[in-house]
Amino acid sequence: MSAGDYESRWLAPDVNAVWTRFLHVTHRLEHHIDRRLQEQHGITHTQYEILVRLADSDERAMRMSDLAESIVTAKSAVTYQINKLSEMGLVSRKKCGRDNRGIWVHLTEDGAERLEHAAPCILSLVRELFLDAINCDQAAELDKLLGTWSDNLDEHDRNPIGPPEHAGPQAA
Amino acid sequence: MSAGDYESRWLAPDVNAVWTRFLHVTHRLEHHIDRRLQEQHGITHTQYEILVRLADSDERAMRMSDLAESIVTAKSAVTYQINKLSEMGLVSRKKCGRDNRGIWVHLTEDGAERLEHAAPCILSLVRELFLDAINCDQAAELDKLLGTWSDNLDEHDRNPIGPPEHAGPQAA
DNA sequence: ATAGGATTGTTCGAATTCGAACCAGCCGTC
DNA sequence: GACGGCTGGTTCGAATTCGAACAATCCTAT
Repeated sequence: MSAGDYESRWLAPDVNAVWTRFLHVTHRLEHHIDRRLQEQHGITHTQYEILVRLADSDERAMRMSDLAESIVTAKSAVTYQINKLSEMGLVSRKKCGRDNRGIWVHLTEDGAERLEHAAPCILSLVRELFLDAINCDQAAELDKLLGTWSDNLDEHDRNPIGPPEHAGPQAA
Repeated sequence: MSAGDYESRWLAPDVNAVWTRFLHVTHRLEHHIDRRLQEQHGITHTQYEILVRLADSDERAMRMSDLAESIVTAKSAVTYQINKLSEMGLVSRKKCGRDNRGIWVHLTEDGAERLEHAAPCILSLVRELFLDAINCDQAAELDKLLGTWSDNLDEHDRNPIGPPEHAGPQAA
């Protein structure tokens, strides 16, 4: 099983392993964080992410759509979560004058407080699990990779059929 | 790592960015693949993963538990999915003599065929989105990173309170 | 001004996931 | 050989997600 002689439809085993491992690890990371967050702070990872994004924004506010894109989920899911967070009092909706259909979601004082409370816990987790493993060079490298992946995804989103160079093995 | 003057509770902004980006990209990847798989082959990414694991196993069969661990989801979710796949005829359950409570899930001929059909499409996607971005050295580097992350997770699973060195900033 | 088309956020039903409770079968010890 | 503890799978209800359909609003070109 050497590397070079694989049909283009298959992945060389070593490369395949990297991909599999990638999936495995990302899922585990996700679960681990989610679990800890729920047990210790009573919020989901998605909810936490929403609070973070809000806190990082100017005015501590964001539009629903931007939130959806930033979290990478369907708009309807954001509506659902904002309802939840709103009931919890961590977030509040306000109309924005400029665009009458748009809605600004604001981080409330309670929300900010809850975040302050939860962040150290989860950040230390991220550090221990994820960041302590990488030094400066690796971080830069990883960041570059992430950038490329992101660009690839952009490319694919613009041109759903796939890059023309490959002439697309799509099972039409 | 860098920027030494941050409170230990917070992450230096650049490092934070890497983490955020990581989440963003992994989610997008997941969605993209899932979507394509559903549109073009009528199966979920989880289902596809299950088929792959089965195909890669000896005898093309696996136990439910192993499957659950391999896919990183709750056992109940596996039961659900295997029911689905079973209805579709891509998979079949068989008792194993040795352990009377255990169940072997086999990949059927139809399942193998369906996989053969779907794999090239999704693999080319993985290649384009994920693998083309990295050369051999980077792949090795990434693999090492994945290994470390995996080990960290193992460590945490064994010792849920977190590594003793940090004395744990848990918000009790 | 206005029609056509895009964008914003919500609602709805279907699919999927999770965790806890549960039953059945295995295993070590007495 | 029976007992208590473990493990493997399933069932159940709750939570969350998605995509499609919808209503309101904005924007652009005429």
